[in-house]
Amino acid sequence: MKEKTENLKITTRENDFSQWYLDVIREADLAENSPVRGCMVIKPCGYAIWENIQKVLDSEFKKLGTQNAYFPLLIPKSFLEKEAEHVEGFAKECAVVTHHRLEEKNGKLVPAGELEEPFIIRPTSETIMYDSFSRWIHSYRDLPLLINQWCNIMRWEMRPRLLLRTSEFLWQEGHTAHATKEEANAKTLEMIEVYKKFFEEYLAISLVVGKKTDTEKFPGADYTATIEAMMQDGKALQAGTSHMLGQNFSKSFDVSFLDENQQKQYVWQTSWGVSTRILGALVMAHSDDKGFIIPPKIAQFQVVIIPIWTTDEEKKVVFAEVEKIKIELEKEGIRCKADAREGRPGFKYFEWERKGVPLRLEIGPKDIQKNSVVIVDRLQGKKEFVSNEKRTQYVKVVLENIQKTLLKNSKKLREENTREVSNYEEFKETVKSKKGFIYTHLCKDNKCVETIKEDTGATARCIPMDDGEGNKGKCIYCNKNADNKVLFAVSY
RNA sequence: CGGAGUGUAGUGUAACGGUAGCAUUCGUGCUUUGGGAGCAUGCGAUCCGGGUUCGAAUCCCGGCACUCCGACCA
Repeated sequence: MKEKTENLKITTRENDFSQWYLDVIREADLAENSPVRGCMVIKPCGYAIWENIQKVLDSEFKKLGTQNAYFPLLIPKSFLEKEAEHVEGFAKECAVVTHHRLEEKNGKLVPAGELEEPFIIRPTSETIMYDSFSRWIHSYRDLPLLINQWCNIMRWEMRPRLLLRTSEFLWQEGHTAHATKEEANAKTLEMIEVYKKFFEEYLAISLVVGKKTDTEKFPGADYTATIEAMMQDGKALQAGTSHMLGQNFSKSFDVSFLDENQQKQYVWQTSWGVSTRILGALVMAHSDDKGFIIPPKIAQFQVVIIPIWTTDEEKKVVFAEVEKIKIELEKEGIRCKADAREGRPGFKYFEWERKGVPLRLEIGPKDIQKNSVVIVDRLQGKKEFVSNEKRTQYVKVVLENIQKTLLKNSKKLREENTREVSNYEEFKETVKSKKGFIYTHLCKDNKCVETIKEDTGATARCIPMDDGEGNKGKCIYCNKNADNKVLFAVSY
């Protein structure tokens, strides 16, 4: 016990966060490295969180009229080549399928049957989807087309990072086609807003919404809207994006329609997505030295019930009571787990704390005598004796409180660690000595961003939508006129 | 692909060139069970290939793997 706690303390958030959170992930049974380079294994209790995330997002999308569909994993190389900027952006990280069988040669299996045209394992599905869109869309009556796909994708990243940048990951990608620029523009912003609400309300992670600078935007997009979250070590994490694709792809893939005046028009498109990186964001946003803390709204189990007994007779009585409590809570829609395993209760307490279950309910012979239970919340860690009548109500209230407190803490962290600076010396000093976001003016010259990155390691995360866009001033680096204020941070 | 570093039981570690040890995990048995149990007992390792040496985990050469730093990124 001593050694394990020490282990977590040595690598605190301040000093060596990356190592620390890897420990927590392993401890929390969330995911681990797979034998395949840079890929991940998501264990059942981590996947359950992903399923809850899917459920909520999927219903939000459908409320807006989006339909789910599925497209092939393999993309013909020629498809990817059609949009110049797009192929350039992804060329360096493609897994390429060149053969279709294995043959035995000198006792070894070697690839055989070379394909005439290689396939790319999708790094994203714009091209293969829009090939279909061009055949689906003929008339202005077919618009808008709102399609979403849940799938896995593969990007052969140079440097994978567990949960945050794995070679293969699961995600959702929405693709829409519209008759007008205004409509597509509105959709881009609407979706980033959907993500923002979801992050705040369900994941309890506070965000900055903004637009990517030209150097950071999606290859093939007119602009990219992004949500940037701050992790506990002050680094930024791009948590989701929504791209205004303009007519770049529709012109390459001939996605066109006849308008009311019988004129041929190219559609205006958007695409937007969030991935299993969310799981990494959750771990890094909501963990403490005891392990993970899962926001109640997306937790697989919101309450874990620990029965305590010594003799067989006590076991019978206690288990009957556990069953009763479980039914009562589930009737109120609360997700419960009763840990009926043999073994010491203390061991179970630590285990479920590490895994981040928001509430623990203990019940033993003494509690049954007193008509009460012991309830401990994951944030405070304080034991409360709660009478049987108030039990369910208490659980509901505390779960809501935990959800709110997590968001409050996340917001506080972000606000307390966001600083405005007005000259470059101050900028450099701030990056070096303080963690967090830096907010300052920046001109459109790519050289400025790049030099700042080389000098300090901080990158331009986004132009915040609330007061960054059109906020004029002098560029922090070259002192020429700047149209926008930009958020800088060291990022994952 | 460039720069640096590290390879010892499942995990974490120790061993001036001289018996590969410790902790933990795991298996088994007994005793325990309201905050990570105790005792006994058992299984388990020097990345691969070559060289130097009476003798290599240790020194040298080559490979491989991993980690970190750059370029890339949801």
